[in-house]
Amino acid sequence: MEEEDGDHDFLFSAAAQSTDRHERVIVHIDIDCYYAQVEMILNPSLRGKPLGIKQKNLVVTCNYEARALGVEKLMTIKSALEKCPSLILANGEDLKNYREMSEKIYKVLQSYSPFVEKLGLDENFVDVTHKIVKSPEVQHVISGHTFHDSEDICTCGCTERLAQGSLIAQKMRDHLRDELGITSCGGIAFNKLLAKLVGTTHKPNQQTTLLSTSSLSLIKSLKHLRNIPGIGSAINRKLEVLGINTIEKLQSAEMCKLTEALGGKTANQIQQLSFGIDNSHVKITDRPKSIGAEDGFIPIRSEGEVRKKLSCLLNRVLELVEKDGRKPCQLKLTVRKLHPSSHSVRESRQTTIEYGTGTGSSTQQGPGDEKQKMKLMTTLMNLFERIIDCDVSWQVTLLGISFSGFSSGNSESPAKNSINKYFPVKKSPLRSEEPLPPSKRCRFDESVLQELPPDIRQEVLEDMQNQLPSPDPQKPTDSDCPKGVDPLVFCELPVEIREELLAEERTKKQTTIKKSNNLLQYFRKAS
DNA sequence: CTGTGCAAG
DNA sequence: AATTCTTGCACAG
Repeated sequence: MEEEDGDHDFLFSAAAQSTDRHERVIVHIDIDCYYAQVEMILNPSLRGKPLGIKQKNLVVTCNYEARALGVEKLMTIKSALEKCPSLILANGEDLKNYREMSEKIYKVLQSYSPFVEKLGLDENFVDVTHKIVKSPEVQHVISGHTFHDSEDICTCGCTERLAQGSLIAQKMRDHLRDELGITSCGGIAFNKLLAKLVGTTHKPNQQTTLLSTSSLSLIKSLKHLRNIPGIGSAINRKLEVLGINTIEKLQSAEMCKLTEALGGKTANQIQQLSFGIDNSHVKITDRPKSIGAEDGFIPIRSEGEVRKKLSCLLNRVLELVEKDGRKPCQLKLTVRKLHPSSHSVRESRQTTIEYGTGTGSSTQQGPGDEKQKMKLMTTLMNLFERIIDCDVSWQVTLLGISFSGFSSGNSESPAKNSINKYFPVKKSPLRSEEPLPPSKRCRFDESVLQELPPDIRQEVLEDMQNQLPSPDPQKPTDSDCPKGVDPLVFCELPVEIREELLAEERTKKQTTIKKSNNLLQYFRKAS
């Protein structure tokens, strides 16, 4: 009988033991003042001078010379120039150059590990766990700064692994500097959350490694809940209503209260984050799932103006889609209308399209393109009229177009329902008939990965990530395992599924309201 | 499947 | 808080 206050202990010990191991090594690379660096590379005469990047009437980012003079991100042009009359402005509305450099950065990082996840144009997570060697003779030196303010050192081996990770991160950043002329910050830790956070403790052009025993103190050093990646303005506001405005309060908040305000999934996740726990894996960045463009402007009120704006946007997007090469089958229009009551609201409408029926080679820019464009324009105007009732007066301050539903190049998509992957139907992960050279026997050949179709590749790599370090083969006891689930079955499951089951078990204990489509039902013993 | 909301840079 | 422009994911109907 561990009802009563045993629940409380269970929650915390489960968090501390079951989910908080340090077996991975994650590197986070964050390019310093990204747009500004790209502009300075393109135009070296800007170096050493205060530089701001503008979009519309905002300075979206600026270099460190400008920051020294008081310029801040997302300042209006007006106040930035008041602060700093010598500020030079470069227009950053065309993202082309930033996208190109971002691709180069991604490729450099990919040469260190196949597990690279892009976050925006200027950040990447890299899982380098598989690069760690287990020799007792390797140097145990950390490159760059170390974050730790604890007496003790974890004995699980993570300290040595992270030290190696710091050397790899150093090589990556040197490589980016030498090859591309780009400076960056690095964060090294045993999960994504902590790697990202620790990297910001020394800026710019430096790197920091978090020793696992200091993860709680890193998290507690944050001044606001907002500083936790995953907690944005909306969640922050809802938490404030509950009187939760510090890390400690979020840690000790009652799960049912959080669930009520945020929904089960996010509630669970952000409380985990408040302990520095983040089990999400580095998700390999594939081709984009949508490609779009939008433009904001002073209010317009006529269909003619809308037409002109849309036509311009469509040209931009079609160029991007063409470069991508895939054919989209969904088209979405987004409109921001200025509501009489002084504030603005976004609305969108979507429809399926038949794209490139001509199947003409993508290099052909013939008249088929014009015809295609006209067709798209009329569907766009139809979508527009589904949002705007042209009988009453209206004002529109933004229009956006987005294509999606790309035919993913290859065979596709019967029930990719995640769970079914783990039931008896066992796909062969790799062709096992081809003999590997002895040197590569236990390591995987990364060149093979490039040949695989993207979705299969993702699956193979994820499996490898999950299986990588074979940890203590503890026999799970009933207490480690949700009620009604066979412990032997439970311990065979991939970590992420085990975590999810445990998380469900925890919320279930507290809330008792639970949807029927949860994971536990699949693993319960028939009784 | 469609549309909204929230997160990220 | 939301401002820019863009993408991805979770949720609800």
